[in-house]
Amino acid sequence: MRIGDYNPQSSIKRGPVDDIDLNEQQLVRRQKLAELQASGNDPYVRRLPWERTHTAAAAIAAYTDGKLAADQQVALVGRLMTVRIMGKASFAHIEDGSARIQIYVKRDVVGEALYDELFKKMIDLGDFVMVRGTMFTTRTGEVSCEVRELALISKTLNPLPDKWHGLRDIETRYRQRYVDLLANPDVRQIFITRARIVTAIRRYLDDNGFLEVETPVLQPIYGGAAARPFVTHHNQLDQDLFLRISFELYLKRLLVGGYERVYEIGRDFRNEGISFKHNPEFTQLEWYEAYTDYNGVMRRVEELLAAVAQELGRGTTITYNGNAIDLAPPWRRITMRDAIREATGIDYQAHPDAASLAEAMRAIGHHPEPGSSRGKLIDSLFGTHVEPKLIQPTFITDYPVEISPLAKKKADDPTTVERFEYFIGGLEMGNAFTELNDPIDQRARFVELRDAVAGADENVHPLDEDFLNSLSFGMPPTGGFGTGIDRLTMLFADQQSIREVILFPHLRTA
RNA sequence: GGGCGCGUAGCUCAAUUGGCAGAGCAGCGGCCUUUUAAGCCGCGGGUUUAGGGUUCGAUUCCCUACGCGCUCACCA
Repeated sequence: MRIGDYNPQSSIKRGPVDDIDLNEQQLVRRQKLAELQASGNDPYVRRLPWERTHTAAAAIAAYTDGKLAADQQVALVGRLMTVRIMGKASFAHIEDGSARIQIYVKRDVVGEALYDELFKKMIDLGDFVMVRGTMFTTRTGEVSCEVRELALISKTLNPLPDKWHGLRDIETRYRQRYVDLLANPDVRQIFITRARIVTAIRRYLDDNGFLEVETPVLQPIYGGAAARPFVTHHNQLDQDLFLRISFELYLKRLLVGGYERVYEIGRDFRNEGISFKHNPEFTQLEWYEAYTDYNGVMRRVEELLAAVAQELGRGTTITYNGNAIDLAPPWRRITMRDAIREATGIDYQAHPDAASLAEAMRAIGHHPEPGSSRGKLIDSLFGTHVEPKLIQPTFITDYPVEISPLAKKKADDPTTVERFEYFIGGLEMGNAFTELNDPIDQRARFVELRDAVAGADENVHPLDEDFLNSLSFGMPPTGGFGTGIDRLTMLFADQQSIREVILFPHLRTA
């Protein structure tokens, strides 16, 4: 059947074709595909017809820099993104991984067969093509390629989103991220930024003597954070396993083993609510450094973010959510007690029990969950009154011991631990301790936590006896740190939702 | 899980008080050899997320389901 015989209006009363409902535009493209194949042309070539000489960006640069001889041909590949057909000549843009470049196709030059039968009749927006031709500058000054030869190298069967507006529908953008990426260059840029952030982090840590390691994702006992886990099962061992919620307890074992500086970048899984800053799986960086404490970690965090900003070609000032943020060290350091006192007038040290603190909170119009522990109350006070205001980089230091079971207590205050979290743009970015390395205290803290949780009618979680055993072999004084790569990307890419910085964010099955 | 909002053509969006479901892009046919959101002429394309209800009549009002967003809760 010739394409000219095909009348899309007559045959599109939606019927299953290969079990797929096709719309008019999809049918037209399949018809073209069939005709190409019938005439002996492979719409999905195995090899390029010519050797690719340049990326689009390289061709433009080579021409602009005068590095191409007068009649020198370039061979380019790319996806056809726009077309302007003016009778016997056409302009179009093709896009490869480097850039978009205009091509100029003239019937006089490429011949009638290529121009009328292939280019005009068979090639659609979205198709991958290869062109060979010479570079020139148009009347309006755009560096372009005048095509001498042209080939279709991969056919696209679905129409592309609007060439001007791109793809906007949020649900479709996430469910079909490939369409989002091909239609929206700014989205592609976000994930380039993300990769560069990870590169900068690795470089910084590698340059500072840290060893990158990999620890188990499947863990028989989970720990290192308070989240609920995902559970899975090993068939042969007939054993339930948990997807890790943190790397902490395994990385510390490595400090016991004698590595002084280790880090891991990988996925954590937490079976909790989904929000603009929470995805069930997210990427975490944790590092542990022997012979330092949380003050040393703070200095490194300042250095690390400066290194990331530099890798991204930024100065120390970035914009997030409309706020100018100055990353230049030193960042503000303030204790949690002072930060809460500053924001609310409440000094929680003056309220040594939960009931008294809850009373003080109610006095300022805060309605805490009944039955909350003192640590939870402090956390709630902080989250409501302090956290949203922490736009400039800030270290909040010295947390209540009840909510920090893995951190070392302050020498002069057993109710408080050497811990900090850092905040930028109102987002909690990371968490660090002077690590608890006293195995007796560690066991006591675990037991306390277990009993508290058991009281809240949750499943009782066994102690990680092997971790405690490792501490009993001696862990050096250590400073440890964890930070979310996703949230760092949100910050540097100026994105307000974690889903915008995760390629395939979790959605309910449609 | 609770509350609020949204779901219209392949894409981006309209549709007045409940009264013929539209536009631009994309597609198809035609004209057009420096355009760039090309232009001009013509044509086709809809189970208005799904199911039910009210009504002479439902994209519009009501109920249910599904999905998404915001928010609250949860997340030491």
